[in-house]
Amino acid sequence: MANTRERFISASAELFRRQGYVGTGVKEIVEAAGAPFGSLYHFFPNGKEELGAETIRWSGAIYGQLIDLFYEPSEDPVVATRLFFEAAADTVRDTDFTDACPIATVALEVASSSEPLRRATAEVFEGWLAQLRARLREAGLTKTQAQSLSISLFCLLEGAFILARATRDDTHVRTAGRTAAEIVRAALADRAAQLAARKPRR
Amino acid sequence: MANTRERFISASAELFRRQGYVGTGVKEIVEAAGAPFGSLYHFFPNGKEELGAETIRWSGAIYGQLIDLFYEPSEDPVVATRLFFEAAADTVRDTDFTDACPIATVALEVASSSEPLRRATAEVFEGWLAQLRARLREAGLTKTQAQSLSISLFCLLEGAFILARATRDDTHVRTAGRTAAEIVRAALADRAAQLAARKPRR
DNA sequence: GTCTATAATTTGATAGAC
DNA sequence: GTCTATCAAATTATAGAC
Repeated sequence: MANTRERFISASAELFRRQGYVGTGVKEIVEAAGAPFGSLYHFFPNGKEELGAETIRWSGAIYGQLIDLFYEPSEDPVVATRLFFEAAADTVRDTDFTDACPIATVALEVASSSEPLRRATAEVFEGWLAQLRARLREAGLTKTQAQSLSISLFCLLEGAFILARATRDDTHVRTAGRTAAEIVRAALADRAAQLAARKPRR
Repeated sequence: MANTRERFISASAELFRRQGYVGTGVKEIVEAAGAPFGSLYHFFPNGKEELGAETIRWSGAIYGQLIDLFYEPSEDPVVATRLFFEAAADTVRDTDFTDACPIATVALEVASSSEPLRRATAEVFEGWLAQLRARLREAGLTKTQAQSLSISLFCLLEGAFILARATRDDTHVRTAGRTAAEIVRAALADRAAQLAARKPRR
């Protein structure tokens, strides 16, 4: 059993993913964590906002591990992309459309209302993009390609999560996944063509 | 000056887009609408949730008009896509990253907590997709292509909105827009190749 | 239909005993 | 560090005069 502080964070993470930051009460978090009320303010003197910022970063790190798991260096990025989106679609479906992106809801909620929380979500997103970018570079893409492609993959996934949760239809994530895999394939093909043109076969 | 009922809806629409449904108080809406408190419950007997559902559908219709405006039948879908994303990026930038999708925040917030509101967001999203699909069909794409492409364009835009608001960087929307225009172009090219193969030049 | 006052509940946060 | 009681404010909603 994890310590109290960690239980606060993982409990909030689950609640935030499902119902957002604003929609989750402090009492609800305390109850889910199985902790006494006052102890929340012992571990997080600045209250809900401090807990929120830590939860965002923690959730971001967990999800980031997932990215590394699928996009491992030896894996073909096209295959990794296809598998990642399929796994995401399965999770969304199997959790009754509750478990999609752990921080997207919070990110939109706080974007114009809390600078510390907005910054936390921005850092998490930028971290994910950096991971993806690095892996795409390793697969041979140019800096420009990897930059653009990582952003597009992120957008396809996040957008698909919104659509899937709203419509309760996981196939949207699979559809976005096919497009995602296709644009990765196209980028690799473009790069290969570039290289072939510069170093023509003798 | 619009009537009171309409002012309630347009006031909530603006607030919901900025800070979501949960983050917007009834008092805040009443004040923004410049109406007496009790009149909200006169026009919307079921209170905040009823107002929320109507606001979602109203915002959806407004944004749907924007889709029709850019993707008009005579316009090349590649150009329309590029212009749509650029305009969205400009708006996001010019409004200090507050005005992106009018219902995405609400959609994520209510997806697992209010069936009436979730259904409203789903209907809006499906309406947008239907509009897009129809225009893509008119441009010559197959049913399958139009279905897949409309979803991917939606996802790219919604995902880009999340990223742009979180990082306060509108260039993400422009990057996603370039990818969006490219996948439209690729789909049209694929379709042209299909047709050429079936009806070879003599 | 307009408007004010207020009810009933929930919110985030604190005090202070142990 | 744990736990309970409680606060002040904000929340949605209602009552009822005009």
